[in-house]
Amino acid sequence: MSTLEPVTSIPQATVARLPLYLRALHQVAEAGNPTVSSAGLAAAAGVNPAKVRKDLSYLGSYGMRGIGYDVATLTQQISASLGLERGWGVALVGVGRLGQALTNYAGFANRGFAIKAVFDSATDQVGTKVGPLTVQHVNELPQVVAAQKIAIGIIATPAEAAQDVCDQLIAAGVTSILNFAPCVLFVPKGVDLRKVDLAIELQILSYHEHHKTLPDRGTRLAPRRRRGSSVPSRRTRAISGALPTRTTRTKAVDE
Amino acid sequence: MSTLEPVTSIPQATVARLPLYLRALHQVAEAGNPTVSSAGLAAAAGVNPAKVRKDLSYLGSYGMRGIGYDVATLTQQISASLGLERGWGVALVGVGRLGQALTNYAGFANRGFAIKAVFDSATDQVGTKVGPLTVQHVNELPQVVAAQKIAIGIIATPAEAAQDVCDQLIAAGVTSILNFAPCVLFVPKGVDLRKVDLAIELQILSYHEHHKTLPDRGTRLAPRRRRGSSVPSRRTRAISGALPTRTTRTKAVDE
DNA sequence: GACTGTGAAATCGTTCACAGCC
DNA sequence: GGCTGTGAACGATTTCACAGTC
Repeated sequence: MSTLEPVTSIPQATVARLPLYLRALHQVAEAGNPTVSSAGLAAAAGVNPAKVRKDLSYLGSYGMRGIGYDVATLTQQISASLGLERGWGVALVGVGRLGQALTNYAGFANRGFAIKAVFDSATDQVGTKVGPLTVQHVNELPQVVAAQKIAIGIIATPAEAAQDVCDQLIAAGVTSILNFAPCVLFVPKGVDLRKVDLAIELQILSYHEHHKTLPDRGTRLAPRRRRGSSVPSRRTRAISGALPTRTTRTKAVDE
Repeated sequence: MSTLEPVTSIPQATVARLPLYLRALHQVAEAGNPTVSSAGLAAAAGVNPAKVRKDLSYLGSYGMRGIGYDVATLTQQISASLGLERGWGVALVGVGRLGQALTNYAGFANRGFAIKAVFDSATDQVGTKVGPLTVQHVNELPQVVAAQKIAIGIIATPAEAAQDVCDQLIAAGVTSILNFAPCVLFVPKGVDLRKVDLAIELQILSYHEHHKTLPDRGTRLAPRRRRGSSVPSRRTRAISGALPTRTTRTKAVDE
């Protein structure tokens, strides 16, 4: 494993961007470049170069002044930091349409996540196949999670069932959960929870769209002043402000 | 320094939480309560009460001291702020498994989003049905978007196709885009872009999971110190913290 | 007494700007 | 000259704490 890493705790915001850099690095690697500058990575990841440098410096990074970063080294450093090289087993509960789509999502597998088992509580679902996996009843969770050493669970059930399923996952030994059900879940300390709410994203878009066509009244968009620095492009950022991102995607053109 | 800006706008972080409150309010309403306190809402939304109050104060909201917020009024205030009551038409491109799941996702419809048309470029998909909708060829985008006054697009294609589709959506007149493809997209000014990357969320969990099993070292995550008020507890919220955020892009570079 | 609204403080995150290395 | 690493400035967000209202 990675030996002497300066584990001075990486800021959350940076952690959330590491997967982005990883994706960008794959792109760069495919283009055949052995090294990449912070500006190059920034362009590929859609962030600003200073941020890239600061983020990478938290990893105790290996950039070379005058040159940039070695693509292979950096890729492996970030992977190590994220804990991706050890390959995680994942259990998914709820094989509705979303659950099925997630089970077959290629982006998981090629980042080191293997969906090892899928569950549902509907007896008419149990026994059917989703991809190569046979749907099992949620009651089987404890055995399967233990047997396969699964640490991560994905909840893709309706909101009503989610807390129950969540509790069962935790009881079975899962310690990280990704929730797609549109509800708040409570978990004990030591369990990590993240959520993706599809409708929330649309509502945020709605806000901006609404205020785009409403130039005045009530809450208005403040005109933004962009500083000089970069941005020679013809396409530029949307809306305004800075750019971090909390919930999002991965993967690039690799494979 | 900035000039004199009419900063009456709601902070991004707050906008991102409004949908959460909306969801919480529906829960509260269902429980039959006519009013709710900031603490009650906070518990239902999984955030802290002070944040709720601050957020709601940006709406110029009408809470009642000693009482709390009127559920119906607040619901309608937030909906109005988000622009939800006007009902948005949405076009979705890419009817793979994810696209199909999204098309049928109930959470959209009951927040005022109607998927009006679905598109794909695969000719063997065109003409098939997804729910009540017939898949159309992407070439039809301009006509359909114009005819149905669609302002929001969802991209659920593979990464390779996403920028192209994005450009076509914009050319057709769409001004807000939600991207599920695992890649960075560039959009012109005035177009709002948000993204959801399923695998990125898993990688963030991986980071925490990884560092959970490697505790040691003095420099650990500071155990968060809660002062007073908080959620019921025993179960506390996990990592969580903030939510999704902005989306942006700069620079156009490689293709 | 219960609860909101909000300045002010604390914290977190981003960007600048420049010294130092290749 | 090109580029990283990072202190320091800045900006945004969260939280505190309390005055004010019902």
